[in-house]
Amino acid sequence: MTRITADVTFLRGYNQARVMALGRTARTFERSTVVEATGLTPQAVSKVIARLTGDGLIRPAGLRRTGIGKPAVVYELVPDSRYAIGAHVARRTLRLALVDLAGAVRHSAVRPLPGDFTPEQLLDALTAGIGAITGDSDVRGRLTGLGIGMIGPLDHANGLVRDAHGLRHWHDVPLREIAEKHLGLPVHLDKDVTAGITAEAWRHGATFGDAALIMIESGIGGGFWLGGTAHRGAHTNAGEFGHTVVDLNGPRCVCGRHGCLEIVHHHAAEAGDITQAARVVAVGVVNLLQTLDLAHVVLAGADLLRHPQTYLTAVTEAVRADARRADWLTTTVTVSSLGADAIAAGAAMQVLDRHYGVPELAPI
Amino acid sequence: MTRITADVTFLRGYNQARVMALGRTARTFERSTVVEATGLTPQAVSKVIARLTGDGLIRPAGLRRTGIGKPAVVYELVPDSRYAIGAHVARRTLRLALVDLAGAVRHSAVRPLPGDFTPEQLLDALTAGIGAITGDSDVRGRLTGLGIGMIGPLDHANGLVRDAHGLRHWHDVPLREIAEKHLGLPVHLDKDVTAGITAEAWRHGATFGDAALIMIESGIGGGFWLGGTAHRGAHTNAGEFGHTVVDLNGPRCVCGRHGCLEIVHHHAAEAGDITQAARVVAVGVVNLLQTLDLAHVVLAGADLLRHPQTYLTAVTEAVRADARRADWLTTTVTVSSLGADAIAAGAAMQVLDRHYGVPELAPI
DNA sequence: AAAATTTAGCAACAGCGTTGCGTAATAGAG
DNA sequence: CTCTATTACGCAACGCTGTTGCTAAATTTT
Repeated sequence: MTRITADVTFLRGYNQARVMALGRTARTFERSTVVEATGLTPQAVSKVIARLTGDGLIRPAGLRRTGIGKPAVVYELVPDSRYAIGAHVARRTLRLALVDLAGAVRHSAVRPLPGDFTPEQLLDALTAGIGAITGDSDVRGRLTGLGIGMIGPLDHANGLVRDAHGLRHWHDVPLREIAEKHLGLPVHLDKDVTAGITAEAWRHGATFGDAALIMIESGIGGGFWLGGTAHRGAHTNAGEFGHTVVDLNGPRCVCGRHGCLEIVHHHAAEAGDITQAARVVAVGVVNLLQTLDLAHVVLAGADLLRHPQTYLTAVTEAVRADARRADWLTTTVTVSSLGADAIAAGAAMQVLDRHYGVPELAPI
Repeated sequence: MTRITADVTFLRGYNQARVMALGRTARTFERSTVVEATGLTPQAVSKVIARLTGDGLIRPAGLRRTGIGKPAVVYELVPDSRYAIGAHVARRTLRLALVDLAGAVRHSAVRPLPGDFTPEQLLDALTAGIGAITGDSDVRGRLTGLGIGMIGPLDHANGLVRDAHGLRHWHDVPLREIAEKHLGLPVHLDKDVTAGITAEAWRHGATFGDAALIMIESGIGGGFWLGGTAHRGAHTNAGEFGHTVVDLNGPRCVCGRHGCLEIVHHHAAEAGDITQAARVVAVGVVNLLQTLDLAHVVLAGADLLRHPQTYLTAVTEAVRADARRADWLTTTVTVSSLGADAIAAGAAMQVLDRHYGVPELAPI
């Protein structure tokens, strides 16, 4: 937990982050754009821009002539100035993504993981994968770190894997620490779903409101973006959305309760009725909307990507019909724009966000 | 929305808020306490304390002799230095609470509201109630404003009541604006459940993690405290927790869906089976824990207060048994310490929090 | 009475955004 | 071509924040 005290360095980081977010989402911007977006004075924006230009994070990209008067300097992010690597650790595969400062996935690759793999086997796969994906030695020097998106439960704050579901060798493994030692890179560990929603939020910038990413794979999870930041929960284990009961008299779930969203969905999918499975997910999504009032719902995950349109239709329809919401209560429903790379890319963006996003402040 | 730019005034407000939070929760504190809690230098804390003392918000309250060395000055909040009034607008009653800067409820009173009351009738009741509760003219000059906690849907950001459930005369009523004009006080409008959870968080200060307040009255709602602030959602309408489906094949709810928590609970309660009703709520609470990973669950509401122990037992038991959580995943379950005043008191605290809490920053 | 220890504050400083004002660059009018 | 209006931009001084270096005050111990 990088807690900083509230001194002037916070102001610097905060305002720089706002400009960076603008550059990420708008591709080009000028001083006046930033002034309007931030409420800072033009002079203050000049200083921020000078600092970022000095660091090589942004650069001038021409002039804009509006008519009368001196032309404005147009700036743009320098995508190649910084990189991060994201890793999506699933039960049988390791997916890696090389993401640049602009949030673009420059390379991605999947490699198999041994059945019931050990921490050591994962580290070896990471080393090999990172070596392959950063063939260009120029990238190496600009790497800000590695983000790992993984199934839980895990302790994000301390970089500890508590009890990864269905993996025997993963109990209280200090993955962040051993990976940092093994790879020589700063490592950021988070739940897969939280990484996924970060990717969506990062690409949308300030216009992105409260949102959830619903991940449909062997299990069903939910990642949340609330109040301008990822919601991880009191013990950084939010997201077990699949284990919410939607059918009090339903079948028994592995978690011990009856009628969990996940088991009900699984039964429908097993029976081949994808439409019904999608409807079950849709019920869960509307439950979330009622509870949390979200602006965006993003669908992702391997099982979803097999029938994206079926799920999209079912959820969209349910949101429209069941939520009985007025026209001012709008919620967009989309399939993750990053496809199978969503988790890995989001994990990488979390690393970049640690450096170039809003600095963390201690709570109250 | 009081958005401030990130300049040095933010730092001042932020660090002052941290000291105020400390004074609220610890009752007495000294410079060294603040230094430890905030990470600021002793000299910076001296300046903050000097400012707050100058404003009359805190005052010296003796010395503490530890042994050798100069004794430390002990400070305390001045509870009487500021007040706020909170109003809980329910379907048939208006409950008012006078809350001091320390978060204590100094007076509270209930008065009936006419059936299907109009905005004008509410304003009249507010005027009369505020007059009665602030009999001491000394309080008047120290009033920071009025907070209104009310059923939704409503637009917190713009102070608009959209469509209060079951109230005919409440469609797109700009309540904040007309109340400010009518009462001559700053007014803060929020959903009842959000006000309620604010009360709990305010009294606990920085040690309070992510939490939910479950309000069981004619309907069932949920207020959320996530990441150190109230979660209101994209359209400030989070909290319709009662309208989450827990029984896919359950009875039809007024909202149009089947098997909502609220209707299932209602049926059980109607049948006189409070234990079963409490169990239904418990299922919903565990759903929330799975999804959001909360540190605290607070139970409140008129119907709950008729059988507090039954509900508390059922929810505590379900949290312990059903969530299948490791020992590091602890969640406390309590009944709101403010009883029937919870919503009104929380609405008042929201007003105080606007002045003496953490200043709002624009998102990213 | 002298020394040790802890607390508190004064003064100078660095760094943030702000304010005041001067300078550069362009289009259009005369 | 020249002048003017207009727009963009930066230098310099400033106010305010927390920080640093050092001094003074108050108490207990020796």
